[in-house]
Amino acid sequence: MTTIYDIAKRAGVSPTTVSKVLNGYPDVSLKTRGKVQRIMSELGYQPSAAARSLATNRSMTVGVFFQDHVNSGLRHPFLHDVLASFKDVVGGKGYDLLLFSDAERENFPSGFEARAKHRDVDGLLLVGVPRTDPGLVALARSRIPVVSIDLDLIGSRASYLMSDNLGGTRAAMSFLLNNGHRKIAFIGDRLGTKPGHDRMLGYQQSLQELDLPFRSEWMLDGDFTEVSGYEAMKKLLQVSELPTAVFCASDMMAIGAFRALQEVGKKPGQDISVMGFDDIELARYVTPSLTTVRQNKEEMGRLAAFELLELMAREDKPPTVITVDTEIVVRESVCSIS
Amino acid sequence: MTTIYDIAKRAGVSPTTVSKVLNGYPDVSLKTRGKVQRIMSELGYQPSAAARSLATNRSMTVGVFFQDHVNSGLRHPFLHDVLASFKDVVGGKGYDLLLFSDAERENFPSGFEARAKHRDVDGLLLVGVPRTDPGLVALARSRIPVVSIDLDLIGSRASYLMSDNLGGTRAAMSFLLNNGHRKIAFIGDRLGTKPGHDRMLGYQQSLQELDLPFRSEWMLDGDFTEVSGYEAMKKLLQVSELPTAVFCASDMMAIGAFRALQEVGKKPGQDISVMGFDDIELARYVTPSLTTVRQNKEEMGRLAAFELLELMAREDKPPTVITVDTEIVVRESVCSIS
DNA sequence: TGCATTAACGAAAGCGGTTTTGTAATCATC
DNA sequence: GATGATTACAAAACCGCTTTCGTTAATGCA
Repeated sequence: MTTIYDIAKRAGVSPTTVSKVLNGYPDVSLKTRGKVQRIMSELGYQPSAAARSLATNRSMTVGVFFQDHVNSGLRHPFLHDVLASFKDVVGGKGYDLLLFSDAERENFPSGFEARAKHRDVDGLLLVGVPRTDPGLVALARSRIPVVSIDLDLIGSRASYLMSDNLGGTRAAMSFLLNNGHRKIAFIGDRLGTKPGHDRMLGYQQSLQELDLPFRSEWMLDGDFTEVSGYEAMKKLLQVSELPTAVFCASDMMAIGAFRALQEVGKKPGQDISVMGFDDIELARYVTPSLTTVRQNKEEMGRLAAFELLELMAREDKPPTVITVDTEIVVRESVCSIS
Repeated sequence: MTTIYDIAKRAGVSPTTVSKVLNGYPDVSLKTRGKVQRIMSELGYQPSAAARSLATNRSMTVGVFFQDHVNSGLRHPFLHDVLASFKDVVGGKGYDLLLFSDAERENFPSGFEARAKHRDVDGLLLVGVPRTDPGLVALARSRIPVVSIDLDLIGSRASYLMSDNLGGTRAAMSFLLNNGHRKIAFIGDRLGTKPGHDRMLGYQQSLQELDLPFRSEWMLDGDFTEVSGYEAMKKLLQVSELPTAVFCASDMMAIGAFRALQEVGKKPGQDISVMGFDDIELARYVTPSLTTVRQNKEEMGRLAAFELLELMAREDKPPTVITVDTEIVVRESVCSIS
């Protein structure tokens, strides 16, 4: 490895000076600076990030805890997209991402805070992390800048971001009503996620405000996956009076509901309307294509990145909760009824 | 930050000893070891990865260059899955992943090798990297262990891994023949990727060996995306004699082909059979569901991980090319004809 | 009892940078 | 031309951990 000392010797200056050109300090003459830079590129010099971290206590990396696998329904296709746009923004500022593995090894640091400190990350992004994780409280108290997505973690330097689940759901309910639907069932979330909770709230509020009938058999729940949507719909089909539309808290559950309907010879989008939430890639491709509430994934990633950059930049940046607008995407799975 | 010195002072031993218990050296008495460990956990001590990297020249991270966006057709849904299973395996060995951002900033190291050295990664995974990247040659020559996926990069310590594209394609062709298809068109890859090339090879070889008719108008190409498949199929529909089946080098192109067919009132899977490659999640959900050649994503990730772990462990591990078996998934988009 | 081993621990020199402080030389100012 | 301010550079301590090489004390053996 070629070090700062090698450069210094070749250039006939001190390591200090080399370091200074590396960091753009002003007190280096133009001539010296040029010479040093030339030698650096001649030797293909690369500063060691580890050494720099050690000295500065900054690593230019942001750590990411990304729980996939779990609940592959909501998570999988969706969160990767927000991560991608997040990466683009922070990457533009020179940060690389450290993707923490979720394999817990004995004798290895465990818990968000410990692992973040271990790796000296400058900030943290939490994505797909369950609300129940015991490490969250410690993290909220810590001085580590963190932004979480779809998880209502607020702390001394912890902001969070999620779609306007309440508003999106209410818009969806109005949309259904405008299409003549008054008997609307709901397939929600038994996992206790914050987005799931808000969507349920939106459903209930809408029922009240729009003066729609409430029936407890019309409230089912699942875990965001296709099969849970399938099963919920199965159960729904048993009740004495059927709704004309069902609103699902995730697209995957809506797709599962499709299947349950088709199995009993009913056509989704004609016999019973189905609406989803998320607008995953699949939504356009299923038959009938899925009318749904779109979460703006790219925007979420971008905003999360900006927020985290600010938290990292200013010690006193107050934590925020950020809400991202949703949008109704009209396709074929909701029909108008008289 | 609490350091090894703080622990040492509290325990009444030298920093050396603390370091030794940290690393499991044998020359520490049971009593001392226990005491030190207790104090560590009392103080919530976390060793600094940066300091350790600096001292040992190992970082316990593997770097990942992941080009998404580009060619979102093949890439997107597919490669994330292999990355996930890769992460699980290396994570189990204590490695975290460093996801390099592809935003090139001026004044920042560029090129695979430079960035890898900058971050002191112990190994590298290349995924979705175009064959034409100028940094590849340097990387192949370097001493950095690297495994690439779907990219035929071989070097002093560089192995690569890809599906059995040739075999998979040939199996697909036989499958089509067994279903009575002799007039088979091909939508391939104009990008020059290695998998694309092998699939085309498989097509041509099969034509010869199975004694099937070759027509140059039956060879189209695209870039793995849906729209390119759509356009290729459009073009194909113009030719004087239509094939009875078309084999596409990616599922997304097959889905694009569906659309082109439907636009002219033809039913994919009935009027013209369509077969894809990859078995992305979508394949099961489109109508008709897509008969395709499955790439075993989880297996690819796992094998890539094992290979990289070996390359990192042994200086003299010879580079290998690994081939992962494919499998035909029969669904509805191919029909039997007389 | 004397000697060679072995077990347990510590001193100190790195690893490759950054940063504070200092100093010599140049410059502007009156 | 003496004084103070600037400019350009360097010495050296430090960041937190590893590792080599000693050293001392305890142990084994004859």
